[in-house]
Amino acid sequence: MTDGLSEKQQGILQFLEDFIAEHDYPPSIRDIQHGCDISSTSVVDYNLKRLEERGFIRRDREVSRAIELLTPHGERRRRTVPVPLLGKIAAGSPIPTPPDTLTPGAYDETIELTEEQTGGRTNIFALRVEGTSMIDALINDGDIVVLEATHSCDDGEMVAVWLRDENETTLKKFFHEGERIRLQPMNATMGPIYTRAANVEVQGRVVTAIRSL
Amino acid sequence: MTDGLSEKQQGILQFLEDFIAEHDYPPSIRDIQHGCDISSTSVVDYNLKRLEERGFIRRDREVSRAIELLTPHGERRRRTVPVPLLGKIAAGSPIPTPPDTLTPGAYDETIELTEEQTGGRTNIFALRVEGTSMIDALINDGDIVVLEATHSCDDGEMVAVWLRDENETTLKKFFHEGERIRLQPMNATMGPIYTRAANVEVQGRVVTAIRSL
DNA sequence: TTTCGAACAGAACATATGTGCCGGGCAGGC
DNA sequence: GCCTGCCCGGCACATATGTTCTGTTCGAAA
Repeated sequence: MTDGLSEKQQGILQFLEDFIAEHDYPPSIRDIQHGCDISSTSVVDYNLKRLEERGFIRRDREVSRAIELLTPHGERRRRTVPVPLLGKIAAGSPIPTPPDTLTPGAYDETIELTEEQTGGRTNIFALRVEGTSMIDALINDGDIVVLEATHSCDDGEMVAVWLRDENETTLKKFFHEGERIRLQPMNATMGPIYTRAANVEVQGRVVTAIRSL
Repeated sequence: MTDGLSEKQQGILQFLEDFIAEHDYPPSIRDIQHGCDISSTSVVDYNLKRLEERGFIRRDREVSRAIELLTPHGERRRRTVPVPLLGKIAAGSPIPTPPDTLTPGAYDETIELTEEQTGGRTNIFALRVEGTSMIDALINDGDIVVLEATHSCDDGEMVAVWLRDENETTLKKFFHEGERIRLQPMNATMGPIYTRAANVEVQGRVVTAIRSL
């Protein structure tokens, strides 16, 4: 458990973690000093240098509070990006959701996702799935699907489409079939929807699914 | 799009976002000044006060670089927690994974998850699923499952169990049946495994599943 | 026109904060 | 003992950095 770190260094590391979790900005040398009951700033500086040598943190010299916590593998920790949760989407019996006007404040809930999960995309939103119409695509009632906002898609992609006439949004697999569009629920017990191309507007393509048990 | 914010204020907000993403610590007033081509620190201060009034940021007075970015709803943004990715788990034909020695450095990969996804739990690890033996539980080949390290579980829970005799770990639903344990794959085409209680050691309970498309 | 407040410029000021220097205790090797 | 390197205490110092004060500009309202 020691990792070759002194007790004091482990304490500092823990303090960094806690301080950043609480304040969202790094502590100053003197914050660490008092937080870890260390008697001198030079001792803190000394140990920070050791931690930096071993790749636990990264520091920018001459800059206040310029301490970055690194992961156990020396990579930078990532912040999260707020993703608007635009509402529920019940593919079984579709309910309306707002179109892709992604202006801040147009929604009333956000979830936090890592950049790993958004793939670095910025035009991202999330929906909570109601119902089991996508069950064969391994998406269940209560799951959260993350979508990339787009107006076009290829056949077979799982997309959120807005049906103009019905004024509702639904989650389906998308297929061009001549003049028509086939919207295929991923549930063997449910039949596809056929409609005019002019009636469907693609709102987003599913990129990630998350389920909490 | 204006949100009642001046162009300069939006610029500052964007700069904060970018600076923090790059450095992992907040900028100083003068960093903002130069980054946004603003002529005076007092102008930055003035606009930061406006942003704070409107709930876009939070500041600690008298402390350098003490600027927190808030979500569009005024909540604090969360950092991520590094979760060790202990390896692949192929429930179809189980492969060994290391036991629950969660000492840093005992694994060689981590993923970043939000506290929403870990539920605030700290004894957390992740596995990448290989194979389709959990397909009926909506967990597919390539999915990542997040587990809470535990040695006990209730009937019906989805757990990672280590089979001592076979020296392998597998992902199954867990059932006590008298003297024996039944480990049920979540795939209708696969039969359950029966074994002595002494042969199974529960390593973790699945709490979240994540799939990237 | 005058008034007034929002937004901005520029500079001085106070303090927050990282760094360097000097010295001391302490264990290990010769 | 004596030296050497590691770790720590204490403190001064330079500067990084937030705050504040005094004006200025500009546009809308009276």
